[in-house]
Amino acid sequence: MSQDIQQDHNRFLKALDGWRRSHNCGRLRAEDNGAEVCLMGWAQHRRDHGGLIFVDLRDRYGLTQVVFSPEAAPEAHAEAHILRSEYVLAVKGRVRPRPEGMTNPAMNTGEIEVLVHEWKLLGTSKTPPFPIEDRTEAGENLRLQWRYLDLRRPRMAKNLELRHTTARAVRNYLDEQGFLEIETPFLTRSTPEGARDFLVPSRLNPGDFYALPQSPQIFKQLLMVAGLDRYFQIARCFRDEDLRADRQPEFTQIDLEMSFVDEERVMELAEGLVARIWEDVLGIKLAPPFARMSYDEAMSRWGVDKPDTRFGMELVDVTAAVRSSAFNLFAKAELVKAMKVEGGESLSRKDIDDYTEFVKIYGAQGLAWIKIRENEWQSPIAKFLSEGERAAIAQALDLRVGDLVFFQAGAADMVNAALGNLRVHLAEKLGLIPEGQFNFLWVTDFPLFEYDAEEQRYVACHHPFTSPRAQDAELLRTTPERAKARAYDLVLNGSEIGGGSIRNHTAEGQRAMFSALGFDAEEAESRFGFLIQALEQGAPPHGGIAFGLDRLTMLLAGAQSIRDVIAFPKTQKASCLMTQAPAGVSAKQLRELGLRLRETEKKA
RNA sequence: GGAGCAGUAGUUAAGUCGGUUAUAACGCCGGCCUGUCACGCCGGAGGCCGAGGGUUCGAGUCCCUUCUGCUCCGCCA
Repeated sequence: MSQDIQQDHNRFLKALDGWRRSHNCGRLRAEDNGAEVCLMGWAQHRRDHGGLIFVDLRDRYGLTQVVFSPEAAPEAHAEAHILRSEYVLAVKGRVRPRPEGMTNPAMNTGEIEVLVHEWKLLGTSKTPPFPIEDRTEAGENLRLQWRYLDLRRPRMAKNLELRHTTARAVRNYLDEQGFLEIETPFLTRSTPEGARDFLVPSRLNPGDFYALPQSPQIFKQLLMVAGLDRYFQIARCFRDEDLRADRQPEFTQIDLEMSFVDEERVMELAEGLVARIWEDVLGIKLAPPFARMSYDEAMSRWGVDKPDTRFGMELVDVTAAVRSSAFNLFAKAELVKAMKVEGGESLSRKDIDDYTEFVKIYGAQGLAWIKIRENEWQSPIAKFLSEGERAAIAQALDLRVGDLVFFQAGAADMVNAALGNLRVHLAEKLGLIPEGQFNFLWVTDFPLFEYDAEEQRYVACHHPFTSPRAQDAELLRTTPERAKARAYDLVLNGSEIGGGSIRNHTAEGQRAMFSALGFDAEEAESRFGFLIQALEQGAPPHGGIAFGLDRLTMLLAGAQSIRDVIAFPKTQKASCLMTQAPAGVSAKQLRELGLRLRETEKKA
């Protein structure tokens, strides 16, 4: 629509002048018949019959049909011809039942309509860049550019409401459990371990930088030393790493910490919290305790540390069965694993080629397969397998005619990643994942360290404040790779939704950890001296857990992307299409901060 | 840092082997219409085919570069 029409229609704008909403647009029912009401909202659809004009009035609660009739209110009717999509209006009128056979069962308010006797135009609108409806999905770049219009769509508004309900359940539950909600700083110091920090230059201290917190980890531990006992925070966290469908540079954690507890107490509390969320948000009663599995078992059976246990297709280690095979690729491999697809014989050559491409993402060279036919094993590799090897494989996988087996051989990390991810990919393709099921799983006994080949040292799997199991404390000095952590992740349907640990609460334990990470005493002192000091001042045993609120909400809402449960998310390049952030700053601002850009990077 | 997919009217998409004036639906504008509800009917406007370069008699279509969005690998204690 042209600008001219909107400007012309602006002549009709009126002030509220004391008008007050009596109901929202999702509320009126047949029993409200005869009520005098005042509704306000946006014009969703206008159906102008020349005589009667119907308008679906929308707010975040729903739609109500309002009727302008030339007989009932000639003046109101005459002016209603100007109404356009997304105009904002207030109507006063009487609720009446719709005529026989004219009810709309698809609408909550479909049994009634509001016969308007007076109305006001509160706001005009240009024609929206995309329709404000659930059933039409605009491109994501448009939605992000016009985010406030996208959020007008019922599905998006619903997601934000669900997020609110989740946060409310968290606050209520933790309050009842004696937790204090305490804020920790956004402007803090950069810590070398972990993700890349977002840095904030300090004007008052030229050359120095704050870092935005990757998590409130150290502060919440200091709160335990302070004796605050039970802390929680719905905390914004920042990590300057690349984005994914479930990863944003700023995200929200439900972060909590408890004193005088071991793993069991933290997990029990977390189960209660999750159960409360599911009850308040979905009305579903969960039955804790949740299943548990060690990290080693998860990797062995599922190839990933966050298994989706809603379906089978477990991985089977057949390394021993093919150890002396004529097939060199198998015989020489560090690890050979197999995965059976029941009835997979029907997969086409094209399907298998696609899956081969899929596993290459994880560094696989190819994907070996065997179709179990009535009288033969159809496969490019069958000729390499002896009778004994076939028998061993058939038994390990309980093979039947009609099955298909995929194999992956090579370095253990690659084999697990390739088959573990192929398993999920296949299950999605083949429709093997049951709907409406919530499989919670604790994964425990993580390794404390993993070796970083690039840095040539051990790095913490969880974070450097995690405590080793008591029986593994000695291993930190001798064989750190064998030490297990007192850490636990909560996995839901193959997504990690939370993770935590029991921390090192003695300075000695924490020093041993830093030493295993390759920091010398001086380095540990300069980077984490304040924490070590605190641990020397009467620190209680403590531990905690943090849940990703965004990911949790995404799963509760059944959303495909974390962006659908965040009001104003960033794109994959971490920019905001609405505000155009990030953007250049003025020379004056840079001068004040004592910063200078390279010529090629200047924008302003 | 790397791989893949996508970008055509306001929107969503089609566009064959490189060939006339680039289609459709919805939306928008005008007209008609008193029971519609994704109202209906008639008419109309609307295009830098993401951008730049190249090949060609001729490019939405082929090639190169680049930008943007999405998915993934690396990364994310």
